[in-house]
Amino acid sequence: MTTTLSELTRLKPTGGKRSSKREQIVNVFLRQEGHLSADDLVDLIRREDQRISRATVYRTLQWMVDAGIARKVDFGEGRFRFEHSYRQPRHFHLICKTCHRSFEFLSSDIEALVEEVASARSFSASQSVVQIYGTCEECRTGRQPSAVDGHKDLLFARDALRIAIATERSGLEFYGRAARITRDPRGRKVFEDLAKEEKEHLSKLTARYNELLQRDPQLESRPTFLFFKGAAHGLFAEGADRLARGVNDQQALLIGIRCERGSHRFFKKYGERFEDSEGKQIFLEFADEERQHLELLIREYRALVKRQGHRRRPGRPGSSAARAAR
Amino acid sequence: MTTTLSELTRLKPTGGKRSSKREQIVNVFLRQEGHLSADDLVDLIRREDQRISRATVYRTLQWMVDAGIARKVDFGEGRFRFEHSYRQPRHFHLICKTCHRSFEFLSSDIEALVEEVASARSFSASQSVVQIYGTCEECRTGRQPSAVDGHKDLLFARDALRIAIATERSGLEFYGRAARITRDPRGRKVFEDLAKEEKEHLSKLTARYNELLQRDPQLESRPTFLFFKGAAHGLFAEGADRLARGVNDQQALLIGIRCERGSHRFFKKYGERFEDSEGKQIFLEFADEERQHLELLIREYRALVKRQGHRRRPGRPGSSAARAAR
DNA sequence: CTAGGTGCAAATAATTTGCAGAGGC
DNA sequence: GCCTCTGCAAATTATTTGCACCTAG
Repeated sequence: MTTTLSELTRLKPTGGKRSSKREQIVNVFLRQEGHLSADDLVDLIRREDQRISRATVYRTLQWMVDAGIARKVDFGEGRFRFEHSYRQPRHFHLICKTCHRSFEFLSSDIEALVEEVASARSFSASQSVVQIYGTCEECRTGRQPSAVDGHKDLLFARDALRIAIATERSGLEFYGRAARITRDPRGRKVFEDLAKEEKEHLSKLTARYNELLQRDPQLESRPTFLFFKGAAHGLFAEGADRLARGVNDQQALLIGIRCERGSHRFFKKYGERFEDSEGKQIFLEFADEERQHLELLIREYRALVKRQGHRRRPGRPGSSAARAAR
Repeated sequence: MTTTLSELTRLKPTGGKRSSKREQIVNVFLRQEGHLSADDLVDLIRREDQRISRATVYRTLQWMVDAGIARKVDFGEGRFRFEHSYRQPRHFHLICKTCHRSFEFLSSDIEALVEEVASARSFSASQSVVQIYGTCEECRTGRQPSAVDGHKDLLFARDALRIAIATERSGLEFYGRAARITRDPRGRKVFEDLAKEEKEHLSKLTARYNELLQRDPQLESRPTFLFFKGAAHGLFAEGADRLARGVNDQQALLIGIRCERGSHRFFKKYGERFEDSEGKQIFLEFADEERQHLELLIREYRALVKRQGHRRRPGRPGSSAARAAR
């Protein structure tokens, strides 16, 4: 992923020459936001330079797409529009049929389902398009929307951090409770240590979140960009809930293992998608730590089973334990 | 929803004249399957009639779209394709970039998420497009696929029935178990009756499924068309699982209530989308019966709480019970 | 000097439209 | 006879291309 503008403009698809015209077009294009048609761009360019040909704009647009600077999107209008990919994660679109504006969002849950469908039909997917056509709030109610979209990389970071914070918060609660109900002192120590680590993660994430807020004071009021239910709902929160209903040490470990595995996947997946390099680093680092937690829990689980094996059988058949610990 | 071909061809958008040319074009179009471009259709028509103009085909295509006979789809090729909507539920597409064929599927889970996103952004959605671009199995491996797509209405019915059968099967198991563990004789009777009803549903659904198989002997081997995890996973199966872990009568009722509510919704939603009128009728009838079950369980639950209220408090705070029974 | 970049005009490609004639009710 | 359908050819729209010229490395 490219992160700076200068890097981007230096890119060439198959080797190319620097030229003032191309540079001029790219600059004007990158300065805009939203989805421009080729014609929109021609108009914009013409304001600064009369002697630019439509063909050059088309050629430059194609060049930008090849170089990964721009993405060609099709809103079914019979012509293409272009959006720059500079610090913009891939996303889906809500398209207003009335005002012809489009709004962006990302849904990991939809992405996951799309992947499932593709794999069920043995289709190797390279890209997917999700477009919701309809009427936007503004066009329906007539009043101004509360907040406009900001930079997508910031929104992505904001939402990913919110999810991460919720995850860590429930992780903290989970390990706290687990430590309290664990009778075995060695096991209790493990849970206490993990709780401490989750606490550290939590404060690091919160700090980062606040940094983002400083960059864009209105950030919190902007609409949700990243939709993702998988982490916040499915992980530690549910685990903590199950702890409350009463489990033995072994079951607590199994729940922890499942949670950490999900948590690790979450940080890895989202870390890779961050366009903001600092946020990316935090996420990837956490992904690694969560993996270590996971390994620790698995070791503990195995040790526990071994110790108990002499005395009594586990409550459930071995297969489920093996599955959880693989 | 129109169900017969004659009804369809009689449709007119804003009043129009019957004309042999239009009729001819519509007939040829409806005889095809897959996604035709305007040009494909012109070629097909020209085989029967040399004196048909491209403009007329375009005009007829537009007329069919307005009349709801055809749907205009955009695969980003720079031109539109058309598919007929006769006995074809709305669906999404997998598009092979190599052979340029497209395959259809439907995912309720994706649809639900799309609705959630739209509502979170206060966008009123009228339709949505989901397209997965990539390479199909045939193009990737070189060998022929095991089975080709059949009629979409049959596939929809097949998959909806499979889900319904799975749901009823786990419902049967759930009520059977619930009856076995319920101590209160009145409650036991309720569960036994419900188990009997689920058994009846099950045999009716299985019979219908077998009827479909007779219509298309290869039906079972065709790829999944309707993807839906909500019902089979989330409902009775999980409920039965929880019963196994031990619950009291009251909790069993609550689980039953949740399951029946989901089940009712499932039959209602899918019944409405059936293009096959017999299947539709079965589903809507079941939806109604499941609603009655739901009401019965709620009445039982309330009666039980009332009876117990004098003796002891329920295990969980009232709020969750009230929520489940509302 | 030379591979690309650029402008202009012409070409393409899908689709729409103006208009005059044809045909059903 | 009126109203709509139809064919034909021309128009429109978005995009691409051929070709001669220009310019940076």
